[in-house]
Amino acid sequence: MPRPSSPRPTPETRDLILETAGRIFARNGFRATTVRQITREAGVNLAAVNYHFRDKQELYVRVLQLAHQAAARTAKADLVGPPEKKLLAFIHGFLDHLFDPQRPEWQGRLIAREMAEPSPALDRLVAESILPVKKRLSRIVRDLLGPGATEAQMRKIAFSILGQCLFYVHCCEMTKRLFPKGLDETHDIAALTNHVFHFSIGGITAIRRQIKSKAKTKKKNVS
Amino acid sequence: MPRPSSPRPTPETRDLILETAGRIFARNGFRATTVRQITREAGVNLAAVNYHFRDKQELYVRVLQLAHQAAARTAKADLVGPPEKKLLAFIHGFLDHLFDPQRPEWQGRLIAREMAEPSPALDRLVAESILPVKKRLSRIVRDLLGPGATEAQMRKIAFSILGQCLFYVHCCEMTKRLFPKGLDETHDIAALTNHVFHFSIGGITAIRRQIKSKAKTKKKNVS
DNA sequence: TGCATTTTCAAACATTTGTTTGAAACTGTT
DNA sequence: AACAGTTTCAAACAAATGTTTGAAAATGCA
Repeated sequence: MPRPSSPRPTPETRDLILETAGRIFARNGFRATTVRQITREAGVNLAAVNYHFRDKQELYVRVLQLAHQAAARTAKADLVGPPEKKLLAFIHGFLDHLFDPQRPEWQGRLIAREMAEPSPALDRLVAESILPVKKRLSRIVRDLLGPGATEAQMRKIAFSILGQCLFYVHCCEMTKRLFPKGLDETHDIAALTNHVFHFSIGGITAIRRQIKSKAKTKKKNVS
Repeated sequence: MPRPSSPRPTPETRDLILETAGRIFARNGFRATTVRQITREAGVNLAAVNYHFRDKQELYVRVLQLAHQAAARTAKADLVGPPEKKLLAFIHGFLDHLFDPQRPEWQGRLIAREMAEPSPALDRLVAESILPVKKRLSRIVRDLLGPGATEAQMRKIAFSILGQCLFYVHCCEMTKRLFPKGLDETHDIAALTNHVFHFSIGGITAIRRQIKSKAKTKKKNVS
């Protein structure tokens, strides 16, 4: 029995490993990250990973779980008021969580990477963490679009909104190279929120208008 | 001198390795892909990689280059006519290239992965392949927005458009898990193009209106 | 055919990797 | 102080990986 039964004995090195591993996993991916790299950077012994966690894979799952629950925590964002306000709150909360300088910066990147290079842990991540977010957004979009919209239309709109936000996570290495100078505005969450919100509201209104006109012509054809 | 000086001697296994490696690299990433895996799946000898290419890294660069030039080839899309039409053509060409079932399916994913897990090859990829695309889109957005827009505004709009398209590449593993059933519409390029176009046009008009109203209030304040 | 060049092949090599081990150091409790 | 439980540590191990090697096979050309 290697682990103590008391609630919190001395989880010093354990947390150290989690934090360090998360940072490196997010930067280099699972396979490219070596246990020696983690332990060296954390200043702990090589065997510590296998002692506190069963193996490297288990450590990775724990790190991902940590990022999940941190993500879920910030996703409350009381949703009251008109749907426009809800959308603004959603976008702000989403971007804020992705780029929150308070929370460890690697968590957003790690989840982004997990999507590009799916591991067995992705299934749980989707079910526990992403699905509720998707549901919240779907509800908002439905309220904004009105009853005439199809499921596929709503889905595409939700994807358009998420895609705009995630771009800054997925492609940050590319944008860094595209604009070698400064480009600090990518982390100006207020400005980003404002842009994505207005762009999306504009897009939604356009599509709502499209739906209405289509319904009208259909009615006209029927009559 | 291992390599022949004649233009195209017998590049049978060489091309076989390139194709197989591209597929596996796109699926598993650079580090997670082993030379043995490539050669086994390609049905060639283990040493073939080091013979035809210097080493694994060189093979990876060649594979990336192949994906680049295939990407660049499809990016001509004569841009004439009103800017709306140009935008439609751009979006269609972009999505079409990302999901072209004709071209090897791994090329889009490979470039997407390269952004999430940047390797030394990313710098060349950005300069040679991505920058021209970004310039074309910027020009279109500028024409659509009019003179009053700032550089930052144009950039964010371009990112919004690219983000919408790239979402389906970056997050396809997630969407697959979010919607276990069918969801074949994600590869219906015509429908996708139509959606992204209308959503973006709506977003752009909204922001253009925002710019105009801001300019008006500013003028009012000045006078 | 004869010969040089190019390509393939099996085997081995040097490193790196994740993991294990057993002893030492540390901690809290009696 | 004595002891059991917990944690750290250096060393080593087994497996996997990228690469090299030298000989054999294939190929192209006179």
